[in-house]
Amino acid sequence: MPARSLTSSRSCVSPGARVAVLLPLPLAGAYDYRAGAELLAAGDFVAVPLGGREAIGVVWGDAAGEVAEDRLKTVIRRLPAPPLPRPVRDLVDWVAAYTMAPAGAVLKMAMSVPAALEPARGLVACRLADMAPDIKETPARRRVLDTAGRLPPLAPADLAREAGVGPAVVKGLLEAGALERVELPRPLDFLPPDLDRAGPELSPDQRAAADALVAALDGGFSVAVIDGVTGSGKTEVYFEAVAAALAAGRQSLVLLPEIALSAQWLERFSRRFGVRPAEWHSDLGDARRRDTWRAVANGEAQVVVGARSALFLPFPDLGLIVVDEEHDGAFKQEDGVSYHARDMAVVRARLGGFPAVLASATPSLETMANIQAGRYRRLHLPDRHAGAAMPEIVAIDLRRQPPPRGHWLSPVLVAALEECFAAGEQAMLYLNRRGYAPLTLCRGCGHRLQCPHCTAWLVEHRSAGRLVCHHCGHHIRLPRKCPHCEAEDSFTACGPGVERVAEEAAARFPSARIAVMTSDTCSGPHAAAEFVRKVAAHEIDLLVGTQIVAKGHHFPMLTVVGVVDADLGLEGGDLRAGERTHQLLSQVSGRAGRAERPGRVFLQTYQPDHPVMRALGSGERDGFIAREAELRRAAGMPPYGRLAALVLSGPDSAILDGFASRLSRAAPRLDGMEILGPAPAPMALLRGRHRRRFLVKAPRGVNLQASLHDWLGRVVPPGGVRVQVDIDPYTFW
DNA sequence: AGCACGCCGACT
DNA sequence: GTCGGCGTGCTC
Repeated sequence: MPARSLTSSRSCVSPGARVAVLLPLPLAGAYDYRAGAELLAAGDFVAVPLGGREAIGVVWGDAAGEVAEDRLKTVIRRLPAPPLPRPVRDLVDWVAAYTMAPAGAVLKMAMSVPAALEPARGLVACRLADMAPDIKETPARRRVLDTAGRLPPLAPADLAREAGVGPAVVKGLLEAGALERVELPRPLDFLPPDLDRAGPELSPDQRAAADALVAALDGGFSVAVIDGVTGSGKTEVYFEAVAAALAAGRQSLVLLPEIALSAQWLERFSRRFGVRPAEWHSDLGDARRRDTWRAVANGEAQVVVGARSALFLPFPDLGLIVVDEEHDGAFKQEDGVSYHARDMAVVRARLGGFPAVLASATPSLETMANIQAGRYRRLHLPDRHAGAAMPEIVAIDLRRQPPPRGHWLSPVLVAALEECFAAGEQAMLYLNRRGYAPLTLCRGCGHRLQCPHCTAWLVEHRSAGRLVCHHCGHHIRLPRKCPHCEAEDSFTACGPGVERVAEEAAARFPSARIAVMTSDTCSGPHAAAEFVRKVAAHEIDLLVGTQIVAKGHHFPMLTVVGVVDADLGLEGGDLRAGERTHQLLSQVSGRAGRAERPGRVFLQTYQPDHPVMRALGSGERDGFIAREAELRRAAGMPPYGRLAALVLSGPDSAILDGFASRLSRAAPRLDGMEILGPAPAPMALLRGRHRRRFLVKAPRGVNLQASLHDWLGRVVPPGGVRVQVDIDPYTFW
């Protein structure tokens, strides 16, 4: 192991001197304070006065000294928590500079659990008091005192249970002073992984990749990409790197796109290491979140698996980051600070001086470009593990084999499902549309039910008995009368959602056990795990679902996958539509036939000759990626050029447009920089706010952030107008 | 993010 | 005449 860059040499700030304190608020920068009586060092958590109240921040370093001495307030106290490690502070600064967000807004992500900064409280237990007072003896009290004398200190409820009495007896003895409370240290919540367990047998390809990752742990910062088809055993390969990092005494972080859906991943981890890893995602309860944050900060949690926000956890000694499914769009945060967790994971690794590992069956164009440029090392796993065959992928030309009117499943797909069920196997239908029907219109006048706050149709959710806006949550009951022509009961559902496909399947296969899996029916890790269990136990024959079913579950009896509308993701034709559709459909296809049973995948499409469908059908992924890359290169688009989106929003469209044109006139004229807009953003109205968008395109050499900063600094937005900057935008609404 | 200050409608 | 709505602005 090379010498670690320890955080020990923190420069100290003497009492009375100025310190810069960064607060987890969207302020322009750190504020200056006067150090109190305690010695402070960069990274320390401190309480400081702010306005009339007290705020918690982090000592960021030497004070800039611009604020007049008489305005300085004094640090109230240093909190008894481990300091925020240097690489995390560096990451906060780096992300702030890159995303053009205030550093405090980024720090907020690293301080998401303020309660964790207070000292951990031990468990309360009771034991016999040293000086027993005279109390009234009862048989129940006698039993409790005997038990307390015989056993080590127990929690009040446990003591009552052991003694066979009610909790009130123990409570009474505590109040009487016959028992006293003691604080016991908390038992370790996060057990160390068992490194003595033998890993699984690896194929020669897997072994070579694992060895390369393990060797990289000794070499400081590097990025490796595990490029392997679904089922090639990428997880087992990077588990070897996790094991090696642990053996070297360092922490590991694995990022997954949607941790809540990763019950099977957790199982694999437990099988390999004998314990559960620490988990970090939005569904954690407050207490668990606090304990996990602390366990990461004090090093007790050695492996964390988490969603993108885990990137900002206070690891004191991180030695490895893995980003699994690195191509997944869920890594891009769009609201608030807009960052891409995959890219920031690489930055975190560089700042910490350790390797990053990206894994995918369909690496992003960004990652492929980095491989080609020699920045990332590719580790290839070309074969499915244990000899399982790749599924056969068939495009169903809906122009030639259309479903009957008012139906959505082509006869070809219906026949395949029939065969599948007859053989006692399972199937999955994928459609990335929640609800029953995406559009409801009046047969009389053609009026379409639209959200009053957004540029979006209301989606019928028949199971919930209402129409819902998927952008703002606005919902209504289906109106009896058309609000436009006043015709009664004239509304008709247009197009399919998963509920409607499930209805059709139920009518066609009455004995099949069908389940619908979407974010509506499956919220949180427990519901997801339950779905997975039911499918694995073959309590379900047909799973109908949205994107949620595309994620890395594998079911040995699942042999047919039907993609109801393979063209859906190509609509709109944004920059990444082709790439994204290819990734998603590859991932869905990978659900079919993972054991010894060969799988079949059916893509229902009106464009069987589209490059995406051709690439999926032939399995020629690299050719497809090369072609997409060429298009991007020719257009100067990412990853070969830089892109930023500027979204202006406000409640008044006239004021907004006025500001947009002033901004447009102030636009910088730089070599090679191109500014498109202002145009109505694709969601021209969202949650009651009008939206206009600029797209800024620049060659890779241009300092995009500096130009944007300069530009935005020249025009002051009027009241109510907000400007959001999105560097490297992924979605375009 | 809070919390203050500040300017226009319905109440004692 | 006062209570209070939340719009704008500041916090070292």
